[in-house]
Amino acid sequence: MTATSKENPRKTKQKTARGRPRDTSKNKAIINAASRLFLEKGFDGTSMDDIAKRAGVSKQTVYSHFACKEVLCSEAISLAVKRYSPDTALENVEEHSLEADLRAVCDKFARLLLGDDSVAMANLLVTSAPKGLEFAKIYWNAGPQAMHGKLQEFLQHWIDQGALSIGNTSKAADLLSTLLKGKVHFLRSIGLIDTISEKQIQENVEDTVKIFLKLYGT
Amino acid sequence: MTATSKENPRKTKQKTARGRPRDTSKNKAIINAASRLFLEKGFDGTSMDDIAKRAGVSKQTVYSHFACKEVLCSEAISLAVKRYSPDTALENVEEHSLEADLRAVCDKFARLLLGDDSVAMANLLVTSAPKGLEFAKIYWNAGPQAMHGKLQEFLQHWIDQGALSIGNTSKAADLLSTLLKGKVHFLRSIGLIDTISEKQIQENVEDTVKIFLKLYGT
DNA sequence: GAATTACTGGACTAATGAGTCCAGATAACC
DNA sequence: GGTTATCTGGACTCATTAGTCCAGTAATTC
Repeated sequence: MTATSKENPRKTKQKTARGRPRDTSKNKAIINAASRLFLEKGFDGTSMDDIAKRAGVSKQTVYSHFACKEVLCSEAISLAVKRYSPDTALENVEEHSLEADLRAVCDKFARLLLGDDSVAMANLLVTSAPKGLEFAKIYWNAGPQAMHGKLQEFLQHWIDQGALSIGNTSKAADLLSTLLKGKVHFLRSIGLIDTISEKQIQENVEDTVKIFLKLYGT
Repeated sequence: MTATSKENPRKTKQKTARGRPRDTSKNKAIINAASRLFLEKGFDGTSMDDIAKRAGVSKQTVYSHFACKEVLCSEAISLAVKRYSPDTALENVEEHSLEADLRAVCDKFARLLLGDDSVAMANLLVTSAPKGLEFAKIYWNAGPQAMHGKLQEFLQHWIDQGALSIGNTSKAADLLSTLLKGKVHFLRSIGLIDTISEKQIQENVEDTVKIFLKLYGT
């Protein structure tokens, strides 16, 4: 059973709603609790009772808002991804120089990629890979894919300025992500380190910028 | 409870073994079955009954050889890592030229890093990160750490030859691993692609060699 | 007030899975 | 043969958990 095969119950609202209306604040509380718990403990490690309790709501209410665990997880992932959308990533880049701007962008994305929630999300997806291809798609499109687009935009700008010489911008953007994640992302994933330090992030950014400019700078 | 806190039962053998001796072939069968199942279905997804059945052995026998699931998994991981130890990775590198040899080494390691079992192992470790810090250590030391050493050796050779100019060989070796894994390793991990094609591997190798030589070649 | 729908809390079902127990068989040692 | 320890297969306990059911109560429309 895939996450999409079961819809949110009573999704289609009648024109004139009869009876007591759904409490939207409870709906939010449930998704929020689910989002935190799934990221914290993974899909299997989180029980519906836990979620109900954390949301301060009865279990029946959870099932009244969400058909099953998979659907709830799916929505929780959507929420978490939205919280981390890189919409603002390129906004206050102030176009000083290629190197300064590249560093600013890398810094922003490194913090996104290496943040606790980001790693937790990756782990959640790995854990649920068998049962949740849908989960991964939601994440990939709203997260890394969106970020990839922003990076390409950024690179194109400096290519047009003649400061970068790149054959394949898509690949170059991928390279940036790969370099920023580096080795620490994986180490954190498997629990060999339990926090990615500020220093480590800065080091990754510096290395990435240096490598990237050496490869593609004009 | 950590994996090391419970020892293999009856580990210490008396000088004169009394009674029926343990069947070592069954022991191997159990570890083998466990190794395949844990990699295939993860820690939680694999039941002790499954393992017993696949090993063609009774459940009691499993518990007679291994104290608990964690211990068995730990041994299964050790075995799997041994199967993939990169001992032979540098053997038939024939010292033609830096580029040819680097390509050969990268090819070998790429196949190691991106192979089905390697990705499955990474996923297993991610899944069991909370309960099994020990698992990750076993893996890291015998796998990536060993590989890292080999890579450094290799690089040092060509530094000595004057063909490479590298400030920090450890970091350079890390970079090689990171580049070889690239984006596909993660994509495969979260189930967005279900096999890493031959073509994809070769592309990763080519890109890595090109980038690496541009960065460090003299 | 009547009908309708939502929320609660707790009991309930059904499945799964780790680990134990036991009776009988088997293989080694003395 | 007697002793000791392993192996088998199946029954068993115990805990967890997804999902359901229900009786009572709260909110909203008509």
